[in-house]
Amino acid sequence: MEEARGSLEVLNKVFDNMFLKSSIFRNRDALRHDYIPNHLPHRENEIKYVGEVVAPLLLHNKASNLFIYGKPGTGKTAVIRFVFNALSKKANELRANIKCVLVNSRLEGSEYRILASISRQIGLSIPFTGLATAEVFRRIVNHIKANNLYLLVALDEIDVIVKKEGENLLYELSRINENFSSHRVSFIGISNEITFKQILDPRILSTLSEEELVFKPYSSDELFDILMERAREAFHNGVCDPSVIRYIAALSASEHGDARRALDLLRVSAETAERGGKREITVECVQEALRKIERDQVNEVIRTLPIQSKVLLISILKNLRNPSAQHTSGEIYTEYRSLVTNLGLESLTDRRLSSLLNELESAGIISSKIVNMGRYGRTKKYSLSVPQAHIVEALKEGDLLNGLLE
DNA sequence: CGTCCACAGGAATGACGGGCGG
DNA sequence: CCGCCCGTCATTCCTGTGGACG
Repeated sequence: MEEARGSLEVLNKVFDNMFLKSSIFRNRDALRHDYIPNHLPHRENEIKYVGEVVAPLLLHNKASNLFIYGKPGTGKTAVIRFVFNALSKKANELRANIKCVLVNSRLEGSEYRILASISRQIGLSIPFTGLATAEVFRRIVNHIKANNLYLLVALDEIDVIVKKEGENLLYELSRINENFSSHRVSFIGISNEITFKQILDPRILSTLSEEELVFKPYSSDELFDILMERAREAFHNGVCDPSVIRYIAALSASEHGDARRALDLLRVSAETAERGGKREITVECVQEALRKIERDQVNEVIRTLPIQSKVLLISILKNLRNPSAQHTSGEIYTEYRSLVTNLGLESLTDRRLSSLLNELESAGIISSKIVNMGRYGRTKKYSLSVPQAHIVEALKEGDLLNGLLE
């Protein structure tokens, strides 16, 4: 009882703290990546270009389809969000019947779910399973007809879904206007890979890519401007010295030029300072934040891994600790099998393990390279791409796998 | 110069949860 | 309610392959 009251007091204090003024943050949301600032530094030209492409929609005329290329964190999605916001607002004023829809193909994961997401955003609810993809497509067409809609659809990270499931969806979408007597649907395709153009059917490319726009990575100076602008909104005066922003900008530019990750780093640095009871963000906060971001990423990925993948990951760790091992697929499969029977779990096939290894690799936990040993076959060799201690720590967290790592 | 290893990875298959029309 | 169709995920089957060895 005594203890319970103590816990309650602690909890109440945590809740009360939410209402206290932070000594660091003025507006925490300004650093989230779905936050749309009213100014996007160094993307004025891109915004203007996209604006010019979509503007005819306001008169219910045909807008050219647009394809956008650029590395992660170069502002592609931010620019689209920005333009969509403004376009929707203007469309309301003008009583134009325009709907703007943004779908992340990678997050949706399949053609069906992409279509379902588009449906939902135009106010048409679709069951999450059970229907044929073609049926969802048909319902969207009917909904557009019935409500006399004009649609602007942005397909983010479209390269991912095409690689996974082929060009079927893009082909169908590129012909969707044949269902209407006038032009109703325009597209903006967004791809992280410039080379995407080369794998796409030229017929699809020519309809979907009437206009083209490439986003270059931000330089250190540009990142500085972006961070400064957001910092002004996010922090109280004097909390964040420009020299610290300069440091984050330089670090991010040399590593990836990714504005989203730079903003994350700034936010986590600020949180670090706040937790440490400091009144301003220091370079040490940034360095600690760097470590924390990596740790958290690894932790999050591993924590949510299915049990079989965790066992597989332990097999890899064990194999890597064995000094005489070659770290090949075969060795890891063998290690896995002995481990999995000990645990009383069902053993997966090598083929399945190979897929799981690929998933671990694309999650950034491990990396592999194909190795030819001639007479002795052809395999992959694996290594960790994050510190081993982070993985061990994440695996141990409240799990039944304790003790397996000797 | 052909063989053959040790796998990779594409394609087919099965199991399952779910919607639809009748 | 039934029989049918669908997408999704895990599994199985099977073909393909770069290059050291003999």
